[in-house]
Amino acid sequence: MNLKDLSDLLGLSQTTVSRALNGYPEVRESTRQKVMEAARAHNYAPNTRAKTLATGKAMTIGHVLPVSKKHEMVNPIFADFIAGAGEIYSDNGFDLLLSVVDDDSEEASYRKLVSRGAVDGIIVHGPKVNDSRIALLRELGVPFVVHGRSTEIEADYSWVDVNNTRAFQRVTEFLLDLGHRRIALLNGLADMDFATRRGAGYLAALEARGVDVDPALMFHEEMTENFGFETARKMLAHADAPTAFVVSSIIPAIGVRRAISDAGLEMGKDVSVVIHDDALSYFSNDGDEPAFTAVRSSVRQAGRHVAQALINKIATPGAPVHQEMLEAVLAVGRSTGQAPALRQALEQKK
Amino acid sequence: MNLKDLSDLLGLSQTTVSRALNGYPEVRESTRQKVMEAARAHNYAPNTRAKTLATGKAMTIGHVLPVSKKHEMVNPIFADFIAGAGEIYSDNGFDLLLSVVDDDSEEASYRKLVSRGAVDGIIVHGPKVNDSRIALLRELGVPFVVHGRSTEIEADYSWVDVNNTRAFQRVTEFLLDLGHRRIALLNGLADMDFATRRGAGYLAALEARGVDVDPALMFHEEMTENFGFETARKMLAHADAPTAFVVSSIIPAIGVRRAISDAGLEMGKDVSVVIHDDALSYFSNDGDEPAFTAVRSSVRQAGRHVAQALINKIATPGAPVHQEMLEAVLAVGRSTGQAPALRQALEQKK
DNA sequence: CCAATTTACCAAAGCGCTTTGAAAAAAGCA
DNA sequence: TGCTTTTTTCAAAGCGCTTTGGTAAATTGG
Repeated sequence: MNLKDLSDLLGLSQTTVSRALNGYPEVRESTRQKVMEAARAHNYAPNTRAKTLATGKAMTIGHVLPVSKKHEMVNPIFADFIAGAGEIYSDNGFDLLLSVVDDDSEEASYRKLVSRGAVDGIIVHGPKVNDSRIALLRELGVPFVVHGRSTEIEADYSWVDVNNTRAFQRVTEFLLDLGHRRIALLNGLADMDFATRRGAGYLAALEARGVDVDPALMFHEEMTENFGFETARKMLAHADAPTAFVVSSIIPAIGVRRAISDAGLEMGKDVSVVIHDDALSYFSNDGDEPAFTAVRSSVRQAGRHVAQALINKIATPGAPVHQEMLEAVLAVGRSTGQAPALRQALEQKK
Repeated sequence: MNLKDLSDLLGLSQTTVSRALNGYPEVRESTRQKVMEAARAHNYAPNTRAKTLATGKAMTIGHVLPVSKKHEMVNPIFADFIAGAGEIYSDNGFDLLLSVVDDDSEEASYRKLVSRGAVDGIIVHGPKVNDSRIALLRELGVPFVVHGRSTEIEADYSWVDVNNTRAFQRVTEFLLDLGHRRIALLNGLADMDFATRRGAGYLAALEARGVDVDPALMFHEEMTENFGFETARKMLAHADAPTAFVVSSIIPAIGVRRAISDAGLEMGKDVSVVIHDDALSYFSNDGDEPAFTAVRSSVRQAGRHVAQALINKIATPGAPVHQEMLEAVLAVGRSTGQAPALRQALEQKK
């Protein structure tokens, strides 16, 4: 069933039927009713490809999911982010085009997406420090919004980010207040922008309190459960083991918890752990007493904001850039406690 | 830059340029070279919407991600599956259209996807027992492949599934061999087809050994970490606690491990755990000695197979249905050991 | 050397929609 | 009633591509 069939059936021109369906005023209300009903009855929906060709709008947002064939890692926050963004797209009649590309051909993929006219806008995931994609997308002249930011990029561009620096400064301070001095940082890959900012927050907190920074306590890797486990296992075997861990995601933190428990120690007592919690739907870390003390910021919510920002940008091309900082909430859970040394000192006082 | 611009620039007709680009034989090789080069130099790529309109093929596969606004749960295997499928799409020039819909309007969403002509084929995720989508998609006449199967559906349709029944029978037998008799099952939601089959495998193993089935040991819920934790916590507090857990995914299993450890018990010694492992990229449970004993089947690999099957189906409409059973590999890890009662008996013998 | 092929290219139609510009029908007004 | 204005409808062009049905140029063969 296409427009011609439907209009023939109704004895109307394609013009009138199209207008009736699209809510134009120059069509009698009774005619519109008839058209709408016939469309529903025959399950008519305008052909997307024809419609977008005619209007020049793709009504589609592009997401590029870089997947390395080497380490096979898929960003675990991706699904939740997409779920949030997708809600907004559905509400606004946009489709979501997902491009899975090998990470070394990511740039070519953006280029093609645009030159093919497949999308009206693009969302940039996982920006790196000095990310080349920002310049590329500006050059291509396609609307885009970055989930996160890119340090060292001077140009104005739209982004929605969580205040990573502040969040990590806060959790580190929280640990310092509990008497911890040897605090390990399990961070994301060093070239990721968020990791840089989180590292900066961690360092800022230590420096503000005059605590020496030990580079041997800072780790940058892909945030798998195994990274958390192996790193914590090695650290805890050390004579000079850290008493606390700051972990960039709940996933490696689960590995850290496993290592702590394997070492016969108790999390929240012998060793403290704080995390950044993206509020992944299948790892709820909330309630009265969350398992992990965390700075929490819902990635699904971020998805909604980023999507809405991009849709607005597409609707009003001249608008100023959208830059939005989300603050993470610090929620204290069962994974943190006074540093053992501090506790011993306090107990001796009694 | 569109086809007209490019052909004007080359002094050729649109026909010739189009043919040169699409590899048709009726164009001189030297001409083709010139055209290819000019296309590359000017970054020309044919407009997707015009091309698909002209050819009548959308070159797009639809995926529907149902997201409930109630429980906010996003299927964690989705990202890995998509990564696998996306590789195949990229290799074959297909786009991936992802539709995020509220779960009560999922059917309408499929209808619209097809009547809009937005996709050439659809992949069905998470089939339920007697899933109505299969009849719907047949009625709509759109090629589709199901990731999983749907019990009670008689009709022939294409699917790629893992042998869930066999896998769960094997792990249950494995536990029985270790002397376990009270074995809890933490399964997915009861209406999910895979959960039914896994439950059947579990029951078959118990019945084959004449072990009584205790319905109080069987749980059906969404597979969150918290489900695993809470269920195991309650169970382990019981006088008649199970000595082993069969868990449908690594995510609730992590919760089970947490509960075991909180109860001051040791996994693999006091309590055994076996899981179904989808080989999620950020939870590697492999190596010489995986954390969990598991029946493993890569969901990313499944994504590849499903995608390839659908592409083949689209290419050759008359072809018979594709039905492919993947077998899960049983890999023994550190989470299982002899049942405490059995161990005690053996120790007394010494 | 000329007719019959083959090769290399082109003009125009068509994919299914939106939208412009025009016309017919209805309504308003004197 | 006859003329103007408003309302309602329509025919046709155009979005950027592919593809059909050609024609002119080059090649072949007798």
